[in-house]
Amino acid sequence: MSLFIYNSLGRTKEIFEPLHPGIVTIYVCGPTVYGHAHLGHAKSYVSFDVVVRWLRHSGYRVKHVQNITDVGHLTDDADEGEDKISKQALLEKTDPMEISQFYTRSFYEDMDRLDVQRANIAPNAAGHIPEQIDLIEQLIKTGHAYAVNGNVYFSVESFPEYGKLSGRTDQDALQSGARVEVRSEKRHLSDFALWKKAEAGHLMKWSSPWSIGYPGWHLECSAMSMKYLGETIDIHGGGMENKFPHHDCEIAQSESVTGKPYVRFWMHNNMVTVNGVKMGKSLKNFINLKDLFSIFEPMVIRFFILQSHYRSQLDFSDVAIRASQTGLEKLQETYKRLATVSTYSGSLPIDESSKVTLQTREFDKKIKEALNDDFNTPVAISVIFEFVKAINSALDRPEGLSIKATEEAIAFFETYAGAVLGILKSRKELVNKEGQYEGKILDEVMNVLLNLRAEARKNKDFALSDKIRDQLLDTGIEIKDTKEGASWSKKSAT
RNA sequence: GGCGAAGUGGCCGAGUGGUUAGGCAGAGGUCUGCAAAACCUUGUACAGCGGUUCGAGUCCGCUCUUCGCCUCCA
Repeated sequence: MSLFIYNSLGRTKEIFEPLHPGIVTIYVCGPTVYGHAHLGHAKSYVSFDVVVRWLRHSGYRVKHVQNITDVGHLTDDADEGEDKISKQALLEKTDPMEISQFYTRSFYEDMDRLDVQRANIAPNAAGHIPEQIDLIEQLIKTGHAYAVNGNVYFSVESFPEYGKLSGRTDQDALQSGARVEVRSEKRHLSDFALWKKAEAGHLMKWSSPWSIGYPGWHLECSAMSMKYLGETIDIHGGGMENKFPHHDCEIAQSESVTGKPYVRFWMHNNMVTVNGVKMGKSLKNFINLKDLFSIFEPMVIRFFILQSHYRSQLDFSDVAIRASQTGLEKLQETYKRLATVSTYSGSLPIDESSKVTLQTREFDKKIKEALNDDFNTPVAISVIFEFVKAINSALDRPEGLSIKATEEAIAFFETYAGAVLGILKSRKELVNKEGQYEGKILDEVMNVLLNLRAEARKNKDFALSDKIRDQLLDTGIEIKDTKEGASWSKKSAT
C-alpha cells in the first residue's frame, strides 16, 4: 500500500517515495521563542508528530530536524520595526538570550505534555550564524545577491521561478496592491533581506563581511536544513501562512546556490481559528497551552486536534473540546476493558472455540488506508471508534471475547491509538489492578470499598451500596458495574 | 487589487460520481435492585441558482457568504 502525500508544490496528492530508499529527511519550521506556545503550535507539531510516527511505523528511518528561531526577527515589517525577542527582553528587563532560552524550555515542556516526539536535531538560528553568512557569500558570488549600505538582498530577478510555491510568480503585477513600502536601495521591490545592518540599540547582532547586524528571517531554515539533511530533502513542513514569503524565499535562496530541488514534498498545515478568525501571536486571541492544560488534559487537546485533518482549519471552542473529551474517554474505557478482561478469568469455563472473534484485520486494513491517504487522522479515529463498538458488542455477549481476539484487539490499540496517534494512556495509568501503577494504596482502599459495596448489594442493602457509590462520585471516583465485576475510574476534573 | 482555501444534519468533523463516515448532544429500547457504562434502534445534512450525467454533497458555470496569505506568525 503506497503512501500518498498532498504536495503544496503542485497542489495534488502524490505517491511518496523517499530520495534515498529507507531514509526520510524531514524539516519542520519551528517556533520563534519569545512567548509561550499556543494552540496553533500544538496543531502544527501534533500533526507533524503523527507524520513522523507514521513514517517510522511504516519502516522508514526518519531524520527529523526542527529549528528554534532565537534570532530576533522583526515585529511588523520586513524592513522596519523592532526585533521581537529584544522587545520582549526589554519588556521583561532581561537579556535576549534569557528570553529565548526560557521560552525554548517552555516550548518543550508543552510539547512533551502533548507527547510530541522530539526532533533528532533541533538547531537554533543564533548558533548557526557562520553557516548563514556562508550561504550569503555563495549567493553574492553567484550573482543572486547584492550588498548595499551594509545590507544584503536577494535579487528575485535572478531566480525566474521565484514564487512558484505560492503561485505569486508575476512580481511586477504583485506590487500594485501590496502594502510594502518602497525602499530605494533595493533593485526590485520584491527583493528580500539576507543580512540586515543593526540599527543603534539593536541587541542581537553579529559581525559579518557587510556590517555588524543579523541574518534575514528566511535564511536560517535554508542554512540549517541543508547542513543537517542535505541539499535536497524529502519533506518540509510548516504553517500555511509561511508559504509566502517564507518558503518561497527559502526555495529561491537554496536552489540558486545548489541548482538542485530544495524540497521534494512541501506540507502545509492549516490554522486554528477562534470564532472563525485565525489565532495568532500578533492578534490578541491566542489560546495559551499552559492555560488550556489547566482545564483539559493534554491528551484531550491532542485528540481534538487529530479529529480534524491537518489541512483543514480547526475552530476552537469549549463545547467542541468537551465533545472530544467524552469521546476519548469512551475509547480509552474500551481499551481498559480489554486489558481487564485479558487478566480476568470468569466463573464458568467457556470453550475457546465458542467465543466471539473480531475482524481485526479488516479494521487494520481500513486504518492503514486512512493514514496512507495523506495522514487522514479523522478517518483513522473513526475506524478506531468502529472497532470500539465491535469490541464492546462482543464483550457484552455472554460467551465473551476469545483470548486470541482480545490479544489482537489490544495490539491494535497499542499500535494505532498508542504508537501512531499517541492518544492512548498506558495500561499502567488506566488499569486499576494491584501492583500495576503507583497508587497501590489507593487501589487497596478502593478494593476494600468495592468489596463492602458488593457485600451490601448481596444483602440487598441498596441504601448502603448507593451511599458508597454516590459519595465516591462526589470525590470524583466513578463506579461501574460490569460483567467482570465492579470497576472504578477517576473522572476528569471538568 | 493579486494568490489561495472553504461553506455538510443541534454542535464538531470526514467524504471528490452510485452502498451508514465517525464523535458529541437528543429520542426510544435492552441490560441493571436503581443508576452509570455498554449495546440496539432512531435524524427529509450537504449555501443558493443553473448545467453536465442514467445518476452529483462529490464535476462545470454563476451568485452569495466566510477565512487565510500578500507585514512577524504554527
